[in-house]
Amino acid sequence: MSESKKHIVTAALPYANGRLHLGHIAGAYLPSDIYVRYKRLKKENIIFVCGSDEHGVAITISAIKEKTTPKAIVDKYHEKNKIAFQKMGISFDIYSRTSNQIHHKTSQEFFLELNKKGILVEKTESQLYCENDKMFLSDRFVEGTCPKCKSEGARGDQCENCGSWLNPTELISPKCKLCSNKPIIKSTKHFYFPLGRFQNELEKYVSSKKNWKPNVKNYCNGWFKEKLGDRAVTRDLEWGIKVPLNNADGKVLYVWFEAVLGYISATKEFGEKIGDPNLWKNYWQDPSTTYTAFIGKDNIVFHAIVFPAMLMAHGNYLLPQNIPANEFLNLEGGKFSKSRNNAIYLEDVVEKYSVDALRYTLASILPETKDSDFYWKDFQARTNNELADIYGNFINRTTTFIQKNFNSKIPAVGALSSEDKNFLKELNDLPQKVGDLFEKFKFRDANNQIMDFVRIANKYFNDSMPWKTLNSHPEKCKTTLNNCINAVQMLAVVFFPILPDSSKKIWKMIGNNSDIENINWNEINNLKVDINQTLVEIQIPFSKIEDNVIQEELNKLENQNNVDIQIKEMVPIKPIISFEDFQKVDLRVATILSCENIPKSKKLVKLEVELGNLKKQIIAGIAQEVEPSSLVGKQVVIVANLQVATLMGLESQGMVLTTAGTNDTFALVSLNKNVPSGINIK
RNA sequence: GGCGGGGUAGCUCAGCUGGUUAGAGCGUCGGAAUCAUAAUCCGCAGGUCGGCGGUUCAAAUCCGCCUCCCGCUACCA
Repeated sequence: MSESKKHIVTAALPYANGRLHLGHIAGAYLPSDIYVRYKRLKKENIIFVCGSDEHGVAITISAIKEKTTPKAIVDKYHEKNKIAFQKMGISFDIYSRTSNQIHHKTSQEFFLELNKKGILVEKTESQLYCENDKMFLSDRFVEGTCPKCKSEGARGDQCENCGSWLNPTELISPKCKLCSNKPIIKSTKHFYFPLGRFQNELEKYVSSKKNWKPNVKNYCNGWFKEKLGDRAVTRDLEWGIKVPLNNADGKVLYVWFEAVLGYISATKEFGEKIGDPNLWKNYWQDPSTTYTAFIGKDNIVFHAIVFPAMLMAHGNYLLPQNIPANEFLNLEGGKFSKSRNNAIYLEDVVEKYSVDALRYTLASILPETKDSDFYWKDFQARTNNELADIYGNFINRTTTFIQKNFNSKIPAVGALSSEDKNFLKELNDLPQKVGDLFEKFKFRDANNQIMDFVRIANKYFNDSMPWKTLNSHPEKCKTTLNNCINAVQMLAVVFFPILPDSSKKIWKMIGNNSDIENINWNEINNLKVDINQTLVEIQIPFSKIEDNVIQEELNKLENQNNVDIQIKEMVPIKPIISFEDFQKVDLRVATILSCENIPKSKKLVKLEVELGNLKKQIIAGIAQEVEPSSLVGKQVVIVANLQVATLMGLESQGMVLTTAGTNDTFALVSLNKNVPSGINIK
């Protein structure tokens, strides 16, 4: 063990403001777990690290919404997710959290080290600050009058009317978007990480990694083309890791900067737990260690560019050797979406189904090369027709045969026919083939490879016809069964990384006293089932899933999508306005005369409406919600005195009132009966 | 519109550093077998590899154009 290869394996830190769903598992966690379990069987020295990412604005916002504190949010989801991971069999050595003291300390030290080296750039900027909300207003949180074209409602970063790029402080009469108060100008100092300085080194680093997945390299090259710029390392926020400098009150480290360091702090914590506080150095700072970072594609920039640059800047750490990033898993043809409740949550599913069945299905559909889909029916088919029928049945027919005909005693091998030899060859080749695929992060292929062997095993059983040879050629029958039970044992081992629970059970069922975890993968070919062993309590390894159970899940998804319309959080009501203010808005009934899609625009349609004897052209962003031709003749409510705007080169002389929702929550504001067009609304 | 990823058998996908009759699993149909969770095994059927053009002795595979789908982004007055 001591001289074996050393690995540190990390899986992306899940953000602690929501529950984990199957998409997360298929992205980073199942692949990393399979890999780690395999490496452990290889008796390689490996630490598997993960934890909750618990800082950032999103958590603060969740806390405000749920009327609680960030700490409460983070505690809740950390606990939930930790348990869900455990139940799913994701075998982290440690599942830490970035709110831990050890992480704060690690991040602060890292920051100070970079600062000491003079790498961080300090910039003082005048920014808008809202005294009411007590926060600096970033670009999107402020609007005002455009200094160039004088149109109102220009955002802090860009004026939508004339398209010019703005600095928030340039706006005439700026307003806080949250409370409408006038912000003051306040200067604030921030630290920046000069990513650009490392671009050359990063490009070399990435291009030197010949075995990275092409999708990962593509992403990086895209970023390199754009030229890397400075990235703010600090923020003016309350919730987070304090900037460890004297005059830095109210400043915290930006999440992107500290979250990735969570891997290192978690390793430290692990070392302390097992009584070896310096253990982390032996991994993170020892060049003989291989560092592998499992992530989903949304995390590629941070792990392939930002984090390596930080580590380069610091100088004392390993860089990721490989970053096996998966694409996304979709659900029933659509996106996994927390906000739309179109999701299958780990904590639910782990209670209801066999974890191994879930792991098996996910392993067969891992989005390794492109997005893939989870379908409930597919889950059922894979569990029933593959896991249960092919694999489960092979185990069952072998073990029950031995139980009935050999009194549960493992029969001995006799003379081998050429069929036996061929079968044993396949059997002995299996671990090498599967291992190679695991090494290359091709978990889906590995899974298929094993299943293919189970088919070979079933065929061997069929062709050997032990139920006939039992009486006619007993020796041959024993040989067949001996080979089959050895195949069962081998399958339990090679399937262990993917199906840990059932492998353990099968291992014991064969009559082994040892633990399957203690098997050395490199020696499994020599590992034959002892003929003195006796089978223990045969049980069916995989049960099937009934149609009605799946139907229930499908119904639930449909209901979720409906319920969702009601439970969606309400947008806060805007500040009170005076009646006069309201009267400024001229609302009118208009009849739609024509409506057509605007070429080359996904969302815009061109409407011609009639207001009494007046006609107006309106450009509206509703193309994705309604069929344009279906609107002709309908009466709608419009804002008639809105400033004219130009969209896609077309003049829009008003605005059609609709709900702000999409899909099911989209609706036009209409009238309960026809009235003369042009009539005003009070 | 910009960027990225896709469009291969009914379904899910592999193949795509160009080279024998384009593969696998599931599903369908037919058959064999009956030890086994009515499980298994064999076989048939099923594809103009999104479209057009080009390079080549040879293209699903390389190049160009087009088209459709998905994600991010912009236009949502």
